[in-house]
This record gives sequence, structure tokens and C-alpha cells, in this order.
Amino acid sequence: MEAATTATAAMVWLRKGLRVHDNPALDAARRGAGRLYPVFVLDPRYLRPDPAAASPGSARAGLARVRFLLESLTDLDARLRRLGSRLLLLRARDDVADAVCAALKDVSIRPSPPLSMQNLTGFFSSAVGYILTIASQWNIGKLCFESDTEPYALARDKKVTDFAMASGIEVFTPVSHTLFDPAEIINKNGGRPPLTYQSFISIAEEPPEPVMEEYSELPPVGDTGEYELLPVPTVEELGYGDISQEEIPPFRGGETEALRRMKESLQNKEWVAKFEKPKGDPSAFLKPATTVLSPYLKFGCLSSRYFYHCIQDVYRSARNYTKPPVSLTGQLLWRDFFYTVSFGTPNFDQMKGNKICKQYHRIYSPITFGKKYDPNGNYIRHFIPVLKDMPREYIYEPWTAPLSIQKKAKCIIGKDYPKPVVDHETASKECRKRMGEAYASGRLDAIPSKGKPSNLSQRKMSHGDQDASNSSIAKLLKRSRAE
DNA sequence: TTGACGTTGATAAA
DNA sequence: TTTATCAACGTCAA
Repeated sequence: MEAATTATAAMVWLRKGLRVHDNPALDAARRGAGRLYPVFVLDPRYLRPDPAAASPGSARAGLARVRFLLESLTDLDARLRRLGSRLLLLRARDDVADAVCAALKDVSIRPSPPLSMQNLTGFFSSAVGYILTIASQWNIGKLCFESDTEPYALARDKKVTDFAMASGIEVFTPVSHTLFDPAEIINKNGGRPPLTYQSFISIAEEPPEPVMEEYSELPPVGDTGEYELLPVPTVEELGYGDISQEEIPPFRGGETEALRRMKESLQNKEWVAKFEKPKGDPSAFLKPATTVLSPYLKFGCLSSRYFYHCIQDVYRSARNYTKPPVSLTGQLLWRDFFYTVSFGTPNFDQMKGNKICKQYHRIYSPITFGKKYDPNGNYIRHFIPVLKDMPREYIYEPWTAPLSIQKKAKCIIGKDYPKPVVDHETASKECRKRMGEAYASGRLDAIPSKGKPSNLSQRKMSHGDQDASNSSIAKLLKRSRAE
């Protein structure tokens, strides 16, 4: 007992990866640790209600996602408690990295002004005070957290890593959110992310096996000092007011639910073996044509490697099974593909400054697309009840129905349901025309004028840029010759 | 160097 | 109802 209080203390900082199974960061943190502090920092940027948001939610997440996260935290806490541990929730007043640093070591680096002087209200306003008083008592010797490739996370984690290393704390950041290490894939591809699925597949080999050690117990948390034992807040406590009208999605967060859903899907071995994504019905909502496991993978309630491993198990017992890209494993590989491309592409989430962004001539028709997958319009009938009795042949264009039909369906267009805002045919043609013009003018700017190459802009380009640019120009010239 | 291909979808033509 | 065409470009095989 004496040893437990003096032995090395480790912190596992949880962000995504909200699970006990296949959690290399948790596994590394508990090894040799006398005390283990499993910490999650409530991030105001992610959780604080944003009054300016178009629908209820924070600046970064909608209410459904906020709720899913809170449910996942509740479940994780319960699962840790069964192993003699528990989840320690910290509130960041503003910056998550500051909160983690403060918990790692007695922090005098960022004295916060008295709360009364700050224009802060609500759940997150009282945060840092607690952390400052507990900090020095934890004596963390080792910090483990799962690597995260998103830009916001990279900046946040660098700050924490730099601080921890400078403080003599051992830092371990395994890759376990994706099947593969995106940085390693990019390395193997010569420093650039593979930009087609096929090239990604040819580089990727077999993903690592999941770490599936069954724990009977985890090291105790030990003395939490002055730390206020904070339960997982409710959305109401976070400051989300009148949400009684909000429909709560049927998908509950958490590792327990994730594993249950996965088992349920994988039980039907024939369905698993025959799964082909393009053959699924995207309009199916009562009985989805997919596993609906992606939100669980996103928060790491389910390990993608464990899921992959379990699918392979089913394949082994099947005579025949589908292959990537359409198969279930193919879907996991798509996820890895996009994580890799986004990690290796600056400004991936924007058109501006995004070198691989293709120019968008695709206009989806709200009429044609629906008719193809859901000719009876069941989706519309469910979510827009006023249209539920509209005959099948008019369900996608109810304004074309004769008045007698509209009356019979108890839905007069212009009264019970609005008239079309635009005429799709003319609007899409106009859009297509103007996008074409904008695209053409943009491209022409990039072509050096005859006999007078604009080497000014070319000088700034790397070899790769020149190749890409020249080949585009060649194609454009070829096209204009053909015309 | 060239041509074919890719989780594609919309639309016009046949 | 089926088929051809378009629009983009990285990648790979020929």
C-alpha cells in the first residue's frame, strides 16, 4: 500500500479513443504504474453552446454529437470503474493544452486573472482554479495519449508534448485511431499522400493486430488531492437550454453500445460476406443498409483495428466474400485513405490553398437522385408528413400534381407545402454555365501568354508543381485544338 | 508518352 | 428504357 502511493504515476489523456479495448495508450500508461490518472478534458471550444450557431450546438459540433460524446464518457467511466479505476474530468476554462499541462505539473507558468475579472459565465468559467490546486500532488512521470492527425489536435498536442518533455515527463503517443499510421503511408509514398484509393491499397499492407488484453484491474487512481470529482455533465448543465423539441437520435454513444452494435452486425455472416456498399440503399433509415458504426469509430468507442480483425474472422468462415473497395473492410480502408490524404494535404478542408481540390461540375438533382434509390419516396413520407399521401408519381414533384390530386392528398402546394424556390432545370443550367465560365477564366490565367512565359509565377513552383501545371496546360491545349 | 480507369451522377440522345 | 457524353486528374500499364 505504501508502495502504491510512492510508485510512478502515469496519466492517460483521453480525447478520441474512448474505449478500454485495443487502447495502446491506456495499456502503456498502466504498465508499471502505481497510480493511473485517466483524464478527459472538457473542451469549451467543442462543448460550449454557440448562440450564433444555425442549429443547437457549439461552434464545432452539433448537439447530437455533443450528446454522443457525453454518453461515451459516461460509458467509459463505468467501464473504468469496473476495473477499479475511474475517469477524471477536467474543465478547461479556455485552452485544453493549458489544462493538461496544469494537471501534469505544478503550473506557475500561466497565472490566470481572478475569475471575477473575467467576462465568463456558465459551466466552464470556474475551471482552472481546481487544477492549479491539485497539480503538484499527482507527480506524473509518464504521459500517454493517442496520436491525432487533425490540425487542431496537432497544435494542441505539440504544446502539451513540449511542456511534458521539458518537465522531464516521459511521453508516449501511439497511433491507434486508424488502421495504419498516416505518416508512415506518406513516407512509403515518397513524402506525398497517395491520391487514389488503389494506390493507397497498394502501399498499405496488413494493419497491426489490436491489443486485446483483458484487464482484471487497472492501477488505482490514488489520491486526487484537491481535485473536484466531477460527474459527466448533462447537455442542460453545459448550458443547452430549450432542447425539448430536439429529436434525440437513436444511436447512443459509448464503447458498450459500439461493441453490441458490432456483434449484432457481424452475427449475420452472410450479410457481412456479401456486403457491397454501392448496392446499399442510402435512403433506408428505419433499417439502415450499413452498420452505423462510423460515429463509434470517430470517437474511438470502437477500435477500427478490432473491427477489421473481427470482419476478417467472419471472412475466414465464409466460402466467398466481397473485397475492397466495396466490402466492409473496404469501408475501413476508405476511412484510413481519407485520414491519410487529409493529414498530408495543407488546407484539406478548404478550396483555397488546397492543391488537390478538384473543380466541383456536378449538380445533384433532388428529384432524380431520390427517384433512383427510393422510388416510392418513403424517406420523404416519413420526414415530411404533410406529403405522406401524395401519389408515388408526384412525390418528388408535388407541384406538378393536378389540383384534384393535391386535394385528395390533403396537401395543396403553395398552402400546405411551399412552391418550388427555383426551377431545377433552368437553375442547374445557369449554374453549370457560370461555373464553366469561372473555371475557364481561372485556368486561362494560369497559362503563360504566348512567347512571353510568366516565369514569375513559375519560379515559385516546385518540380512537382511544374509537372502538374504543365500537364494541365497540355490537356487544355489539346482540348482547344480538338474543338 | 499515351490511354484507360476510377464507390459517379446528370442529362440528352437513341 | 438503355446508352453516350461530359467534367477532373492521379496513377498505372502498355
